[in-house]
Amino acid sequence: MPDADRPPAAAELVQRVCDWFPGAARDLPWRRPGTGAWPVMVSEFMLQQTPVARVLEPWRQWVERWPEPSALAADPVSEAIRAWGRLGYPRRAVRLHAAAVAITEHHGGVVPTDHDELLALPGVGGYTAAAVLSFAHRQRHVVLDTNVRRVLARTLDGRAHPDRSPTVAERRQAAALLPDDPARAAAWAASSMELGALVCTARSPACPRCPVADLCRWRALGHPAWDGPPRRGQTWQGTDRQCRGRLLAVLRDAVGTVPSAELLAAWPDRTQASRALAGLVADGLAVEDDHGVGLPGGGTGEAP
DNA sequence: AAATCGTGGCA
DNA sequence: TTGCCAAGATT
Repeated sequence: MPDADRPPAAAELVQRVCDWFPGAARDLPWRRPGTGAWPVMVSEFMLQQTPVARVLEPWRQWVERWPEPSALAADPVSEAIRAWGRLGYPRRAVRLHAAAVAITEHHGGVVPTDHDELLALPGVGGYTAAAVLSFAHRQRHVVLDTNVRRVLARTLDGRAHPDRSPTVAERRQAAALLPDDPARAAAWAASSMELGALVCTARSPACPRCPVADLCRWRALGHPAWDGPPRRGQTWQGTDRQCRGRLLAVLRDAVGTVPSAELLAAWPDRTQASRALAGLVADGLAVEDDHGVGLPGGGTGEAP
């Protein structure tokens, strides 16, 4: 078997990436020593499909206002939705609020340190549960986000991109790389993510700056182009998603309730707007009564 | 299990 | 300019 076809030594890969981290990592506020599990959890919710640069300010305001789960749980969901601002995917705000309520009511106000308990919370999937425990408690978990998946796809598999969603084989591969020592496993999680975010990026990888360039199978093969199924494009113009965003922006900026007709007028296609509104209501992002539409649990615009 | 769900920046 | 992409979760 030619060298280029042989996987690099796992230990060497982990070692080099972990050594690279201290001198290259960004100084992100949720990485500061002593950051609690709750602020870390808030950052992970916000970072789901959202770039770091756009999360920084909302995160700062969020954790200052709600320094612990019980504080958020004590406020209506409408406040969480407003504080979410324009981060996108506002259902995350609803789920984070619901998670805060669950933590307050069922976990004594403390973010669970058990993987399965964390996983049971609204909006917490495999990645987020592992990330919170790894970053906040230095527990040993496979943290498999889009960055890590890309790093492994390239270095080990010689492919430009990972598949759409993590496969069993992929998880197994990642688990095999995980150091036995929890602190070291946590360091690998943070380091491999950072490498994917700063160097081994999706569009313009900076191989000359990569600490494992000489171990990378993708590079050894000459950076073969992606030959898998076409990457799903996210259409936008005229979609229900765009419509939902428009309607929610109106509700977010409104003081109380907005008359239904006025809200629907914010979108050219009335039929589509009605469908989008129904979706917002179903997702707990809006409530409609005789007076109009508003954010849920807002306590405003109620009948006397 | 494929589809859905926001928003903005950048190559 | 526009398509692609970003620390995913849910149904």
